[in-house]
Amino acid sequence: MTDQASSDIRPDTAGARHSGNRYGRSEQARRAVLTAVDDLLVEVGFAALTIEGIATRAGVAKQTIYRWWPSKVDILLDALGDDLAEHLTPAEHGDLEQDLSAHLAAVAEFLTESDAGAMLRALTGVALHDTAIAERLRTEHLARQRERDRLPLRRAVSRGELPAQLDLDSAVDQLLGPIYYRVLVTGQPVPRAFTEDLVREFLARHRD
Amino acid sequence: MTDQASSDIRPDTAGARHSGNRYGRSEQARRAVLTAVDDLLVEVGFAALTIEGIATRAGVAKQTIYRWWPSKVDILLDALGDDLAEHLTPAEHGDLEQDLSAHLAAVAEFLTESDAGAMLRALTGVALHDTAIAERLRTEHLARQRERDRLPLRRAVSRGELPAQLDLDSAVDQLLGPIYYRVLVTGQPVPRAFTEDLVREFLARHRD
DNA sequence: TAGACAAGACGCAACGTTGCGTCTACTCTA
DNA sequence: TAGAGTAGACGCAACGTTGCGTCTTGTCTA
Repeated sequence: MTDQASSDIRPDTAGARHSGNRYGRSEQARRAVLTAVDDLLVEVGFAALTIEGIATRAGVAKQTIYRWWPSKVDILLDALGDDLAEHLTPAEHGDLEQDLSAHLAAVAEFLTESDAGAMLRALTGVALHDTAIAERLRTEHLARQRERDRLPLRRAVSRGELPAQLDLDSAVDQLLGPIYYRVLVTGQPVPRAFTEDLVREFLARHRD
Repeated sequence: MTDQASSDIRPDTAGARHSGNRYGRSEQARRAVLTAVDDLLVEVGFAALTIEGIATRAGVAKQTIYRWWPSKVDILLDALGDDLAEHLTPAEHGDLEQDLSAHLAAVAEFLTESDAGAMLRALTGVALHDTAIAERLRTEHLARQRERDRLPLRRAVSRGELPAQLDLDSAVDQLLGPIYYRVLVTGQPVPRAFTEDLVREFLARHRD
């Protein structure tokens, strides 16, 4: 068993470890696989994504993939990585309207434009076919994202900009639900005007 | 059941509606397949759903399936049939609040409880992996459903209960988006209180 | 301290399994 | 008799596993 796997932290760049290390897996191979998945998902789509294709693209043996990832979905979950936190951590402007406007626009753009958004959409699709995957997606990624989504509201409450008894859960659903709905179900675009509208109406009804 | 006369005409038990074939296909086999898909999807889930399994369960030869359905997804699209129209056609109470309350609750229950809802969730998952399927799902089912979703609002506008310049599209997204979001993404339950809340807040901000 | 050794990651290649979609052979029925 | 039905073999593709040989690197010992 690899003893450096005690946490998710992997040694990178620091040491010049290109390939096999007695106790560690090859960071190079790992990066190659995750990059390949990322690229291929956008290029060929999830339906045409195969482990063999990933291996070929990554220049890695299929067995190397199976050594470290139990399944294709695990690669995707891994590849999603910290992208959610990176793209979707709400900034703080000290003003609810600005915070929400920026965050909702970021969510919309992330979902519709970014590679990581494509990854999340694909994983959501898998989750709809497999409750175990759904559970993993939620615990490994979405739960923390939901906390981030709450953040601007929580801050506004503590600033007194929103009533203390506001149901943050419902509020998040009302703000983000329509965006996800468009992206995942209707396939309509999510222009800035749409998210602005959501923010404006939300504020009109909740702001003191 | 399905007797919508698209390009997909089949002989009904009584009538002699033939499109190209002199002799009609077996309605019994067709029903058996659609029922089998419906049952199996709930029993084993989409991930474990196979054509061979469907054929066995239906007591039908695999070839019979391939003769009439190009792919597994086509069976699902077919099996969804008119379930949307049947479950999700908004009733008319002459009062917007009642109409919306009933409709949103119906949508929530359909999505989370019914077999047809499981079918729609599964198809949504497939759609997230294949844009061609997404397009078909939308044109063959969702477009008409969206019209139905608009209906209560349209009626309220003509009654003068809502302003004429209301953007029906956004309104539908705001009302249904949070429900779909919960069902498809977060997996949270969608209790009556949740939908009532959506209706109440929607009315508070739009009613004259 | 050099060289042998051990541990294990890696690539290559072949394998058995599964499900798909096609095909043949035959039966049934209007 | 044509067309729809059943039964099931077939080839294909991808999956996931396995054996084998190579390479790298830490450790042990002469």
